Amino acid sequence: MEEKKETHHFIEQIIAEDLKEGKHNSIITRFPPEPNGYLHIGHAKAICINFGIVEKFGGKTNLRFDDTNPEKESTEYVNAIKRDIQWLGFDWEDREYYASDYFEQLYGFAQKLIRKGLAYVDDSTSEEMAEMKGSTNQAGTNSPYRNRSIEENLALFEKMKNGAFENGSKVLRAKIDMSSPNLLMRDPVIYRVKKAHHHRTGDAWNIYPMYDFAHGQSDSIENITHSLCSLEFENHRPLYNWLIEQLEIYPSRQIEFSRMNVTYMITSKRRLLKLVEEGVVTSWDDPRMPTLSGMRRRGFSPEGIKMFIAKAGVSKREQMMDIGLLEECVRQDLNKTTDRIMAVLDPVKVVITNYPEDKTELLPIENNPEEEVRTYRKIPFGREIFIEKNDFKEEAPNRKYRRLAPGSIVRLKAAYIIECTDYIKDEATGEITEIHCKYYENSRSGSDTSGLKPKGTLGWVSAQHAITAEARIYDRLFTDPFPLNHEGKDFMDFINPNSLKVLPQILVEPSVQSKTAGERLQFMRIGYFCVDPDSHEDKMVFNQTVTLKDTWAKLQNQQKSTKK
RNA sequence: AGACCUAUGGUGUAAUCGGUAACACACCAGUUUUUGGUUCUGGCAUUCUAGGUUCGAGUCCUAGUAGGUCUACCA
Repeated sequence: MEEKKETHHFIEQIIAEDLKEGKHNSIITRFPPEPNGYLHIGHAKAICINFGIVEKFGGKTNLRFDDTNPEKESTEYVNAIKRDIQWLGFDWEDREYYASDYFEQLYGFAQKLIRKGLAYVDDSTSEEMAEMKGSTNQAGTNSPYRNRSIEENLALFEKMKNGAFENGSKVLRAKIDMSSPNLLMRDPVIYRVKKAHHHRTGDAWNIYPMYDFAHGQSDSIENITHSLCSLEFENHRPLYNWLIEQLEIYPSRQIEFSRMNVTYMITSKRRLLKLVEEGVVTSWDDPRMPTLSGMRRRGFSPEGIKMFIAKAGVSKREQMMDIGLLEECVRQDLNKTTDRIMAVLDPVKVVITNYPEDKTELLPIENNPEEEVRTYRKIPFGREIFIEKNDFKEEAPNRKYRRLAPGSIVRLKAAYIIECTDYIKDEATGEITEIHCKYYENSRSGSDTSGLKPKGTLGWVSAQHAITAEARIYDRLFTDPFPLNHEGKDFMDFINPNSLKVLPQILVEPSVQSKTAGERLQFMRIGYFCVDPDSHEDKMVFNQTVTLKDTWAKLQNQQKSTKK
């Protein structure tokens, strides 16, 4: 057996080392979303890293909702987040935790800090505090309230808790160092008065801990061995460690990795919200959104998304991934897993003049040529069929052309070879309205004795049997790969006006009638599609997930651009 | 300007005591194919710069340069 060379990314190397040295017997990681929005591709990376590492090394991953800001958080988001993680295929078993479960303990931690003389109640306004903070190259100044006695601090803090003070009137601050070069160490606020209804604790609390006094402490309470987060928290690490040390609690270790950025995508909650609110997209699960719910509705598979994230890797460099790789990963998965079906997006009628008028055949066709053991279904064929308009030209454009033209022959997939004998053109519009062909009766797929060798194969549907459906063709939401990187311009200036094209009247083979919302298919020679939940009995709706690669179209475009 | 972090093809990631720069995507040229899909083959890099140590440097040392993050009672 040849040994597979397995490389570990830098976090896995740290963990492997810790395990080897016996620093930990097993590891615990956590995914800590704030329930104030929907999960997107960037969260998917964090989920894959935290759960993936445990799959590799053994251990556990906790799901913990970081719900310390009641004004923005809700149970609705909690449920959406849980659904998305499950959809990706990860299981936190019974370890569903909430920072709000620890409010009592956190309060005790704060009292401990006060008793150690390491925290104080500050009456300054936020403006005053900002002023006293100093700046990157100027030390801050101590608050006039910095030297309150431990007893006074304890009493005031309790009063804050009991609701004696109004929002914004007092905060609890850690007493660290107002001249630290790290601004986060300049006596950070760790508790604020906030009289708000919490989605889990209701009105029990009038004060809530800040991120820095909740996140690390929750990690510690849960015995998280490795707390993996994104690069933006690097500057928080000294504070994370300081608090753990002063509180004398379990020393979780924070390790940062870079966030996932993808070309033509944005992931900031604020900006995504703007897209929804201004009606650029229909909803958070609009198939053009980078949210997991959007990608799911688009037809992206969890396997495809996970493959993409695995290929992106883990490092500390700012990563800007090509959206083309995401699409390619989805194609790779869908190529193996989806059934091929016949569909015509832009139909033109073909009459097979030498085929009997009242005849209908049921022809066998493979479901997926990638299957190890092939399975087949039957599709109806008749004298009148539809093909793509684009598959017929009045004159073959060049020698490489393989489709239908007067006098040329093509194979109809799983059916017969046909030859174009004539066509009808609307002289007013220049549009081809009907094509006449003859078929070779002895050329039927599987029993072809004609000896003919057509260069191309076309998709088709039977005019008599096809179902009319709607297709939604999606393109990238932005016209620029980096909509955020243009000085003086807003990302809204780069919205792609053609990101959605609705085709209300496509034709599909009758077998798709049985497909239900969420099912993925390949429209042969066109792309991957997914049944949208908007589908109903009278009309099915298909979302285009991604097109098939189209080297012919690429060649055509190249020729066009070189001619210019 | 201060602190912290990062620097390897167009993009992303490897190269584990210093020993032929590897893989994927993209791109280019072919191959196969009853999907112009899939498959398969080949092509594609002075490792940010300048010095230094060494038989040998992507890796070690020194000095630069470029980029990212940080001055919310958000997370």
